[in-house]
Amino acid sequence: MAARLFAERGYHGTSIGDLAKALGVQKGSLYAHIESKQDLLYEAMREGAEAFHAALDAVPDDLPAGERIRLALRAHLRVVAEQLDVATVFVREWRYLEGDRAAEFLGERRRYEERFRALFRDGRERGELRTDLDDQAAARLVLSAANWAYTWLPAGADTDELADRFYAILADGIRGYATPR
Amino acid sequence: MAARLFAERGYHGTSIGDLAKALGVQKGSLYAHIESKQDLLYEAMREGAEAFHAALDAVPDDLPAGERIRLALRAHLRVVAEQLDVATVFVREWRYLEGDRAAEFLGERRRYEERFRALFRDGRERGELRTDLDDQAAARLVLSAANWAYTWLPAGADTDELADRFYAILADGIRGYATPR
DNA sequence: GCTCCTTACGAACGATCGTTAGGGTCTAAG
DNA sequence: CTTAGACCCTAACGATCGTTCGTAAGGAGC
Repeated sequence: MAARLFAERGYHGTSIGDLAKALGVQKGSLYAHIESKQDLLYEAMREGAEAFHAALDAVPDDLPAGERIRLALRAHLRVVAEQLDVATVFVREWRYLEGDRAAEFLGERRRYEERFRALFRDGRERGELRTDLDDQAAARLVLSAANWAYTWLPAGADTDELADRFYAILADGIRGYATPR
Repeated sequence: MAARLFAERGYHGTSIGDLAKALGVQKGSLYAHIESKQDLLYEAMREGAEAFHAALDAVPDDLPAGERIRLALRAHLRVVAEQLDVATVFVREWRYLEGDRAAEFLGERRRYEERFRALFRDGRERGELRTDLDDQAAARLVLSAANWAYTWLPAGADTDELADRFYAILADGIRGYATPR
């Protein structure tokens, strides 16, 4: 609930009064449920982290590397589209977390990126991907594209199809003379 | 000057008092130079737009499509690294522009994205890139990666090398059996 | 029936917000 | 010397911020 407003107007752009009004309640009443505004931001971040990790968990690990990457991309984009609010907080508003919670977020993000990178590394090591692949750069390329999607994703877009389009480009490159599928 | 603080703490997270202190001045004194806080955000956005467009202007148009894309990626990443403040405002803080200025930004971004997309479309139409290339998706993939870079770019990173790494992945794909270079 | 806990209210708190006003100091042109 | 304008000061403005307070209604468990 709070995540929606944070995503819309930003953390500092959303007042406790705004949140209370959205809930149909006086602003003082909110403090029966939270200790501070920061708590709401923290909860939204945690929700986002959980959603992204859960989506990645659902990718089977007995598939070829390419397929796993395609499915991971689908999973990530689906979270962005279906849980846009918490996803937005996770990718953009986390910066306003204070104290240990900011560090906790960074750890969470690092862990997620590492899981993503492993998809590429494993694929390379098993010989399913190019042997000279820069897996760090590849993971960042994909994750960046997926993270940025929320800025232009139209509501109700088919994210699976979009993920497949990205993957098609990524798999064979933009140059001609495509390798056989 | 203001862009730095906006990039660091966000627009709403930066007070006029903060800006004044950074300039070694009382906050009331700022209003001899600006009409409102919004003006500072607007100026930073305009600076960012100009920097990105100027960087793209410097890409020669008598090169093969692949080279132009590689250079455009270099140019974009260089702006992000060397003018991180205005670049950050352009990609993230623009949302707090009010009234016509928000619309003006959207037009500016659209124009920039269109210029980027044209690189891919032209390359495809001239037969220098895959004939089945989805130029819209490709442009978004590249621009997203470039835009997101500011979140993890280490200070003093070699952005040209990074751009080339991205391009290498993009050109030939991640799969094995690379096309001959 | 009594007590406890949750939830909510309305009012108020001190702090900080963006902005304005009035007055002062300096510099450069007339 | 005078004047105009640029620049900065201090002080204050009304508004809004996040948070706290005392109180009260309602339900659950004894």
